[in-house]
Amino acid sequence: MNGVLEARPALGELEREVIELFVRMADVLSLPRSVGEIYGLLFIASDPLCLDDCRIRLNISKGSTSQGLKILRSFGAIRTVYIPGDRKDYYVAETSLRKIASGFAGEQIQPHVHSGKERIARIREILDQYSGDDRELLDEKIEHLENWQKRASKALPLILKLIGG
Amino acid sequence: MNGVLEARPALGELEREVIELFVRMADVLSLPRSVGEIYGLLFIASDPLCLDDCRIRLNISKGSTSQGLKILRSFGAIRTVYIPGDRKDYYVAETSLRKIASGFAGEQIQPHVHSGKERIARIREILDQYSGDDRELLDEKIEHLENWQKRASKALPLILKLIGG
DNA sequence: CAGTTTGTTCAGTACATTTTGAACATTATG
DNA sequence: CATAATGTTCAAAATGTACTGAACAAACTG
Repeated sequence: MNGVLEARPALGELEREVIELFVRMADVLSLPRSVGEIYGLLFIASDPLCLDDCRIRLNISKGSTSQGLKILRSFGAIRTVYIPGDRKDYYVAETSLRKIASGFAGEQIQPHVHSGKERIARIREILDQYSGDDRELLDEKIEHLENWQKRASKALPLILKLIGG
Repeated sequence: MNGVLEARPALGELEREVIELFVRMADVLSLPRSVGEIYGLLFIASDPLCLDDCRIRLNISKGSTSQGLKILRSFGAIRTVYIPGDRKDYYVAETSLRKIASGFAGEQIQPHVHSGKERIARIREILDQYSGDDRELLDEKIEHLENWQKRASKALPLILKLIGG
């Protein structure tokens, strides 16, 4: 424990607003609230913070903090920094939108796109060994799906270029 | 009630797969599962379906069905069709990706972008009446946020163009 | 106009996800 | 080696969201 009483001061108004901004973003991206809180705190922090810094200032549990940092690391939204003479891990927010977006896309979006692709292929197979009055109509519909799938696949990298600069 | 025993046959393999595809999509888009089910059913159906058709074939409640159809209408993912001599509402899936995507963007994304914009403006105000050692550093960070915000705002319409054709 | 059909709303419940906190593993320190 | 520091994991609890089903409203029907 830290000897000094207020080594980790409570959050100020500015910090609270910034954190809330990222909490909302996390919500949109279907990430846990705590992930948004932690990223927000690191984003606005002047110095690298360790797990306990985050936990205490955000008033969340050790487990959530550990999990949240893991998720943020998983798509490169934060970086660890080495602090000489300290064996804790310290973190800073990655601020390159390109890096974060492409990490997020690769980790959280691509898998969905991929499994969607597989499912459509499966649907195509089912349809191919089917015959009935509506066969032609169904063929058109599945073709339509395949078309959407292709457009989505092509759009994703372009979107990343667009956002990432 | 329908006099015929099997006027609404159970879902076939093809239908189930297509519905599951849209259930996964709904999940990615943070929409209720039932919304995905209903859209999937309408997408693959050969004819317009009414509320009870959906409810019975998907085995979900009247309330969910009503809510789901409302949501799908709200961003133009389905259209109502008039069937002479029947006072029920019938629905078909809208299949223009452009229409669906822009409806979804306007209804479910824009509000978030907008409130994010407001929050960043608020943060800017807070910062402007603040002075401290780290003022300059904070200024840079908030500028960074404003930059992200602008890029997201500009990207959204371009993405729609990109996807919609 | 009483009864039926159709669709909406909403309080309560069911369900899924996140958070907690304690137990555990690992590495450092004296 | 015993103790402390650091971080992870996971079962249980808390939380938030979607679903159900019944009550209701509105519009049609005979």
